[in-house]
Amino acid sequence: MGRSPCCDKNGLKKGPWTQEEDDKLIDYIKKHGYGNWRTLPKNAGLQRCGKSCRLRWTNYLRPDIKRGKFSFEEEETIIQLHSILGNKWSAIAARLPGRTDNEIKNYWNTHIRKRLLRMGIDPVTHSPRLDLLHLSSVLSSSLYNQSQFNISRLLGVNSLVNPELLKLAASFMSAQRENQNQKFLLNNADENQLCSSQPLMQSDHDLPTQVLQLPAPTSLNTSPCSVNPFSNEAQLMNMDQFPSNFSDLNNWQGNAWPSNLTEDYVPLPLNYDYYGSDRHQQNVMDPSLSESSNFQSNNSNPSFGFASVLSTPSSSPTPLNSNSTYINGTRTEDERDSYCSNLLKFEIPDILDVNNFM
DNA sequence: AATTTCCCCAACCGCGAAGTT
DNA sequence: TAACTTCGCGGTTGGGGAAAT
Repeated sequence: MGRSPCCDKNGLKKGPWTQEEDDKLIDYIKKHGYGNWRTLPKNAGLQRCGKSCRLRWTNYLRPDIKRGKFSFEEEETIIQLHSILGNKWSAIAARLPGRTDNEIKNYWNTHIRKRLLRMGIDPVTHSPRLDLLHLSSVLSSSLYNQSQFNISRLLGVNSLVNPELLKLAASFMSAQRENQNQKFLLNNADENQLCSSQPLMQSDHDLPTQVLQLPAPTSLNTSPCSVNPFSNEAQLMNMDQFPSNFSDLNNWQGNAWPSNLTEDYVPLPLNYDYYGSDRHQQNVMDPSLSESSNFQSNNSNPSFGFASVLSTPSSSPTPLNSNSTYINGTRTEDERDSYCSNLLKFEIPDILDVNNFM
């Protein structure tokens, strides 16, 4: 219904908080607690609206806030949760002790989102980007019959293809033909090469085989949950009914799935993540390689999965994924990047400058 | 050294949900 | 039940510092 005028009132200060204001707010809340944000600033002697006070407290002054860089484990958790919850920052924050929704949101937008884009992953759906996928399928089919390949025809045939992508496709095809010619000359390659199971292309500029093997996107599958273990947020929220301590997660997995899971529910492999380890050599984006992908899969390192994602009681000081193999969660951005790239075989070849599409 | 550009993040804004009268 | 208030969330902005030129 109607909105309160709140911050619109004249005479209320806006902008960065001073130390004095912080002190006033902290002192007041220490003595009286927080509750009625509407009246709090007046009682605390602050020329701020309640909204501003609440934000300052919850995002900055709260004593249990953990400042500093996000650990690798935290980042992993954020990605996992985001794949399930989407932009429900508060829900994500609730499972990351000491982190605020604002902080997570900022970190997502400034770091994780960019990284996923660089990797050709749609940060919204957590799937390979449709436009790039489509491009790859176009290129793939064209490679089988290059004589039929006609960029201009594509323009008329498929409006889904971004014209800029077609430019990329053209440049890619040009390079590809050159590459194929070189191979032909060098190897006198047999004509079935393109259909072999061996990697189709070898140069640094080649599309990975896995990309070409990916099925064409099925008619605009826009469901953000297409790769998610839960078909909607409610299913995840249902999990809140379960004890926050998932120490017996296996039993829970085996015996107590939420009853409202749909029949076509497709569980996400436990080893589905964006960083991987030795157990992640499989291409998570390639359905053909996911035969063993189920919740009881050959997960040699069960330390991460929904247990680590979902069993983070806010009171627990235990770091997430505490028995992970990486050291103290400290990795540089570059290391994280390369780690991601190694895992996710869906990569955009260098020759395709995808920056324009980000 | 000065200027410009880029990037990060604290804070603001608008909206909807929940609660109250 | 309607009107109103309060709270919380998610998207966006802009100031300031860092990096690049």
